[in-house]
Amino acid sequence: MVHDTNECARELLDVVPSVMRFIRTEMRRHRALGLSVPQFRTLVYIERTGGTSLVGVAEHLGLTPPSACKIVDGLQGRQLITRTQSPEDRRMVTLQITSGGKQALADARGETQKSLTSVLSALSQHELLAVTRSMEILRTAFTGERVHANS
Amino acid sequence: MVHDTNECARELLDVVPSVMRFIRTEMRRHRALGLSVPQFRTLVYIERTGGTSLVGVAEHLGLTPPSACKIVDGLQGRQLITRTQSPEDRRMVTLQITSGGKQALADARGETQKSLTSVLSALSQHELLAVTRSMEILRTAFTGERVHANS
DNA sequence: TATTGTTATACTCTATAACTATA
DNA sequence: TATAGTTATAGAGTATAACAATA
Repeated sequence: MVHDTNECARELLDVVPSVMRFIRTEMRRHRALGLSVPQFRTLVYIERTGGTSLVGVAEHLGLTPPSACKIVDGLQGRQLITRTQSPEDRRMVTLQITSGGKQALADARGETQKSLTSVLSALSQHELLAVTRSMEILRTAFTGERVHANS
Repeated sequence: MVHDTNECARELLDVVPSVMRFIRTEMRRHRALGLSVPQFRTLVYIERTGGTSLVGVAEHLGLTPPSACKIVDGLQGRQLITRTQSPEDRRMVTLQITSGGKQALADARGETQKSLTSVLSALSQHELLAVTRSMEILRTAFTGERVHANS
């Protein structure tokens, strides 16, 4: 039914920016070792791959290479990642997370998740499962990725 | 169960930014009469209230007054809203949408919704309903607002 | 020639601080 | 004194265009 697809799109357009704003605000609030949302996502990806390139980051995050370059600049400046020339193809850089980066990631993840968890505690068990399941549906639809089995 | 709340928070933190990036990219892509996401949300709010103040905008969007002021500057510069001094309290401004603003809103809404709809068309009827319902749950949880009966 | 990455430039969003005008 | 709004300033995120180095 076309109607339901449109309604769902309208809801996404209305609600997703609100949740996003909450996430940004929370991340900004705990910014002692704080990460912005793009920095956070970039770091997550670099950690997960264990050694990606700049183009890899750009493609994964849906950014242009210059944008990815600037975010990587910031992370490297704070020594959260290393950026080395690849031995095989000297045009490429290899990006890897440092122990400091892992720590910052754990902190940001923990603090922001705690704030989200507190909001979500108002939901019933049933609602919680519905939202969790919907996130999995949206992940598949918008990124083509399946859930990775970690944590 | 605490576990489910945490898992849900982790999913939100992972998936919401992806969907948000899609929305931003789409809005940017159709930017003939295009609006950024904050401009879009501001315009939606001004339309819905039919005459709000700058502080009203700031509070609704979770922005500081200077941030709201700049976004309003941009909308006014493109003649999508009017900004008049309130007769009752001359410190206040009254923000109202223009016919051009309504048009821009309809265009942005239509184009971006079309792109979202196209992605959502891959979902089953059941999944679609689950996502729609979850958006309503999240709207209530993150904004305290109930669905308004329009459109 | 094509690809990887970078630099230059510009615009939007966002904040804090300091200010004006009005109440 | 308190509130509504603005201006000044600064930093992050994003883009396009142009470039260098390597393949």
